Amino acid sequence: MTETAPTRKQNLRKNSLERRERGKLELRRTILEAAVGLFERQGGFENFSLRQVAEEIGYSATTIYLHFADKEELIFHVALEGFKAFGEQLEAAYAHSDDVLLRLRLVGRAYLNFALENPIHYRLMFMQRGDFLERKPPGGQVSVIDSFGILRRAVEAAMKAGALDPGDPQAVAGLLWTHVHGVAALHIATPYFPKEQAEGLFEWSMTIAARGLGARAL
Amino acid sequence: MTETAPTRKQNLRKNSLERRERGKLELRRTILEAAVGLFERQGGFENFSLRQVAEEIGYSATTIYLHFADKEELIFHVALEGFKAFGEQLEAAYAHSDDVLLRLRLVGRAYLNFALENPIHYRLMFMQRGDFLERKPPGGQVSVIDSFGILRRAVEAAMKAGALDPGDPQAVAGLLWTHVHGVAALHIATPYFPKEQAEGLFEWSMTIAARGLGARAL
DNA sequence: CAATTTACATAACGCCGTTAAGTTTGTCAA
DNA sequence: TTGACAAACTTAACGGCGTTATGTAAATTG
Repeated sequence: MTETAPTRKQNLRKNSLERRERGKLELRRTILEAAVGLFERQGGFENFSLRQVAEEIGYSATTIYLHFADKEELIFHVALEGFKAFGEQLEAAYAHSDDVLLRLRLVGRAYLNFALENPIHYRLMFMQRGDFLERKPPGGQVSVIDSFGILRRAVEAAMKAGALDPGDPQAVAGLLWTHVHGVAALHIATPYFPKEQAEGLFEWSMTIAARGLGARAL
Repeated sequence: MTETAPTRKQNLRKNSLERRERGKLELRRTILEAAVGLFERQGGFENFSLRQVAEEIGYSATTIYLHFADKEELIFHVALEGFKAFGEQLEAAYAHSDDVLLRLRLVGRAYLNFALENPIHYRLMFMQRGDFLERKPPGGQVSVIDSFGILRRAVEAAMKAGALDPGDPQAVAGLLWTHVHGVAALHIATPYFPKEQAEGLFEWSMTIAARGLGARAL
């Protein structure tokens, strides 16, 4: 087993493989972006077709199958990108303050903001395809459980600091989840809760929950 | 213009028309029920087809178009039946007690129960096709606004009786709606809130909201 | 340069919603 | 009773869909 510098041929082969891999990933990206574009243009994924995606990006429909097993998997990966961005925004909110109560409020705001700014993704992730929540993402990517974990940790920390009455952090996090989801989901699904009203209801809900959970102020 | 008893002929004609009208309504019923059956069997209306409905009831697919303008209208009428049952159950809960606070709680329970017992309808009505909420039902049927009105009236009465802090009943009703919808929607869309847990969270939410809204007890 | 693999496209299958064009069956005036 | 007419229904067809099998031209490899 001799340790020698790679020959020109070996380098060429390696770089060639890399280049082709890059091209492959690029097309995958292109497909995903075209799909998201279609989702947004038609306000949902119900009436979008692989053939439309293919037409838009200038490939035949069957080429998509070289990058995604089927339509379902393409949609799933759109949702996955949503979960990733969602988790990152919650994390950022969590890291933004050391005040345990303010942090909790910021995480809640980040949650609502994601829903307000990405209604198509939110709908897909939490209203239409909740089964995606439990579907194992490929290659150890983050799943939504981690996102819920952020909220739970924020609750836990607030309890430990005495800013919230002691209790089951998981349960309290669940309660808060239903509150903010209620506002977000009705905002997205119905015409009765436009942005400003949804934001107002969210603040109100947080205040009420804070009182009910023993917070001095939230 | 003489007033005479209807001739045999006239009676026959009238009854014949009635009979055929009855047959028409019966087939319409049959179609609707077959559609609901398919919804329930496949857990949603996303993958159901008119041709499946037709096959199930023993008619050709095109016959459905004699009773519904298109697939959309058939689905809409399934939702309409949901809205009707929903409104009736809220009304019944409202009428069940004279205690303004208990009544509020009962209306909330009725709302949650409808969602727990009719997840497919609830999903259709409040999670997927919120646009149906504003679509005028044919022939002066009830719309969901009336259902929201029940909740608002319950809040109003509780305020007038001094059982809740004074405020905008519409806004408070909206707040309560987001709370119960949050629980119901997450129960239906995700695997994380099974029945018992959803019910527990609902009670908890109500208690917290009551405290936050100035109720003595709820 | 020949063999092989990669990256695509074409054709086809069965299903879909929907419309157009029949066909049967019942009604009704004469 | 008959013949026109309308109602209730079916069959055929169109274009679009997801998906698979098959072909093909180009890139890669030995």
